[in-house]
Amino acid sequence: MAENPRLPKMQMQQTSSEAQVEPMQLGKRLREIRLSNNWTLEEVSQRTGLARSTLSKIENDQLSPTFSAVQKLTKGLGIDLPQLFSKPLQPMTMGRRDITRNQAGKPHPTATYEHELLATQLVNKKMVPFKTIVRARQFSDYADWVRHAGEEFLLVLSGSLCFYSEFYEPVELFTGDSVYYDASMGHMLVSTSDEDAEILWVMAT
Amino acid sequence: MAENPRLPKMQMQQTSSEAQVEPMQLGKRLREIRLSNNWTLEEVSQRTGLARSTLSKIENDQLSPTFSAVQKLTKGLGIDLPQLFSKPLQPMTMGRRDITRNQAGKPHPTATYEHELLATQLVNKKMVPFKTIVRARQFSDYADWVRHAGEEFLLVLSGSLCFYSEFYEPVELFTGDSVYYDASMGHMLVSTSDEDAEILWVMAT
DNA sequence: CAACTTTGTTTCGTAAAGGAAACTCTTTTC
DNA sequence: GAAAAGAGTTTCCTTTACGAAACAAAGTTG
Repeated sequence: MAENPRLPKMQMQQTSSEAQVEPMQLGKRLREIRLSNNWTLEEVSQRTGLARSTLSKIENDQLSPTFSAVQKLTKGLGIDLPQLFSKPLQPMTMGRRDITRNQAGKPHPTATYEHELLATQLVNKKMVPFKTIVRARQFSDYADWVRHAGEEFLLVLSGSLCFYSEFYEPVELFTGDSVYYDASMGHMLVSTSDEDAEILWVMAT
Repeated sequence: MAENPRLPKMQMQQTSSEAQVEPMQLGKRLREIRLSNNWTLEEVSQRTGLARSTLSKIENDQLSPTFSAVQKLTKGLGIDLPQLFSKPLQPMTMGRRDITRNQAGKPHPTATYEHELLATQLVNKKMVPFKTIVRARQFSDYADWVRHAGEEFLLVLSGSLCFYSEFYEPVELFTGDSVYYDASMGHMLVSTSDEDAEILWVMAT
């Protein structure tokens, strides 16, 4: 039986999360991508509009392509720039899973919020979920707006609260209500129910 | 009073996830970055090792830099590649917000799930949140594993359910429990309580 | 086996990148 | 107000990218 020509490209190579450009990686990386797709230089040439010879030289580091050539590469191969320079670091995150039982999260209290971090076994997640009890009772409990990169979603699990934000009128939210907002906009929460409100919060950067 | 030579660099550079390269943006983008930092061509020249003249030509689109020149740019200016090419195309997402009242989401029923999509006013979100009532009652209600790119987080709001996944033993989850998992791994849910279980689901790609 | 195709590499000419130094134009300095 | 310094642009020249075409090495076909 012949070997399957289209093998999965499981490259367990670890790279740092921000993936700074390594000087001489490009040729090797391009060849990897080409071979893992079972493409010939000619095929890549047609896809990208670059000459076979040029591609060969790039792969062998005999030439530093111009920016427009790099553009043709990314466009023709259907990949984006970061992919060209850093390897896929997905395999480590493949198929992972983390269950957090009720009340079994990792406590993280602050002056105004009582957070319970969820799924803390996993690192490098796209989202950070946590349950929070809102201890704050008035606007003045905060020194300043809370502002940070990314987007946030929150759902009121119990009680009610007031959602203050920098660019909107305050809004009262009740159990079952939810908000999605840009976290770089100043925001803060204040419980309005007898019991401190509890919410589910998910952050993505 | 002399003007402060070091103005705040609010360049709101959003690195979109796909960030396709626009052909002629690079020069403009580079000038934006340089001016927002109050750098002269000479300063950038020293930082990057590229000649003043070369930088001038790049900014005026009289020259398409080689890849090695681009590397010197990103390294010298302390920015990463996506920042150089994707212009700030996201100011529209700045400070936005969407409130979804209880039960007021957008219904989206399927054979096995009854979804209620949240925050549907916003597009191009990092996360997609929705509440779901799990109608499925047995494993065989599904034709095949559900698999898609990205990561998912779910919290059981009411009832209980069984979380089946491709690489793990089935796990029963009760109200308040949560799971975070790689969505490319096959997964499916089955209600186990008398009432169909309700969950909060958040997806990120 | 020879003829042919398909692969990647190398050669060579041309067009373009990129540095040194000239040139403008504006802003300081005395 | 002239001289000097600092900004960006343009010119000139060397190096380099890159395509056409030749080459070499491998597998196909008859």
